[in-house]
Amino acid sequence: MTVMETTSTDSCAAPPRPGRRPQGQDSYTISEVVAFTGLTAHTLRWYERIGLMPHIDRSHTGQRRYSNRDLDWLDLVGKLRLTGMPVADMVRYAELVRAGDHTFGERFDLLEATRRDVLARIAELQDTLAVLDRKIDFYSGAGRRFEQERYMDDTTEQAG
Amino acid sequence: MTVMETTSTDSCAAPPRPGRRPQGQDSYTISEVVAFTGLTAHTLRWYERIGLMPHIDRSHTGQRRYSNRDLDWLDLVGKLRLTGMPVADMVRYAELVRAGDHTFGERFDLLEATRRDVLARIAELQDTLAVLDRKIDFYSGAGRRFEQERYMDDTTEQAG
DNA sequence: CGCTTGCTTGGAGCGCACTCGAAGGCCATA
DNA sequence: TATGGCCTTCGAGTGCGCTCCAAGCAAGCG
Repeated sequence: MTVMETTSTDSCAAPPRPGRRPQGQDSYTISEVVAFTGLTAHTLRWYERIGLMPHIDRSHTGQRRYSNRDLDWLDLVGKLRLTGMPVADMVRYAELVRAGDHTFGERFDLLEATRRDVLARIAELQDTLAVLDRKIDFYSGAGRRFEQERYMDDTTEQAG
Repeated sequence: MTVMETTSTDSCAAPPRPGRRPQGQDSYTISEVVAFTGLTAHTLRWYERIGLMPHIDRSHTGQRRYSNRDLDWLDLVGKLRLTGMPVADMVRYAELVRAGDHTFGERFDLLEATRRDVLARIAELQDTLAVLDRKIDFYSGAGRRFEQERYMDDTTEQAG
């Protein structure tokens, strides 16, 4: 009945990730997750406190034991973080997932809005790139003569 | 002797911007600059305090009078801000410009490093875009059956 | 047993980039 | 003259995303 792969219960194909243990033995300490993600243990616990993570399994002594699914979720969070999405919005998404199937529509909307944001940010960056390229051209080319800058200094050309 | 256009003393061709007054009459109050840039007056004064702006011309009563060049610089700052460059780095660049021609090399290096950062960020965002697209496909397609998510909830497929 | 290591908790603190408030100056219009 | 509006400065406050601390527990080792 299930469509699951070895390490993924995702909604779509997920590439196998190195260092992961197979389903059933996927139980990682917080320090292992630190090594995987680059986040600090503090941050991981904080994510949990604010509701950005589900409640993580615990060992018999109360220590956190992360699953492959948790790591997948952290991957997604990491990606969304790079887009500049506020943590509060990610928490909102996490809440929708926890709330069950009836939030599919809302999740879809949120993802689409995020997608639009990402596209806009890419466009902004490409715009900036063009500006940088023009400046770099200037500095590498005529840079040593008739030098001037938008933000003027003591050089030349003040009067116009 | 100068290469200047009507509104620009930049190191490279700058498109004419709407609302700008021609060279010689380019004297804008802070509230006009607020309208241009979307920044607050507080932020503009703060930029000046921290050295991100040159010392702005003053009217006989001591009020700030911004020039086209200042607006150009603010445009650049706005672009760099979008790349996530820390304000301290922009201040550094501003200091280099103020310091004179002998900092050309350093400015060039800084711009190139920034350019690399921007390219890397674009790549990251495109990566994220791919993930979002996969998820959006899932939610718009098979979404209503066999639903599951990396960050599992109460739905299905738990056992594997 | 004591020591170390790694984990737990709640809560306080930090750095960044603003953001705002208080108190006052200048000046145009009524 | 006075009222309103926009300007000034300095310094304190805000929101975000961590980041760290102190105190304590549990396991492993000599």
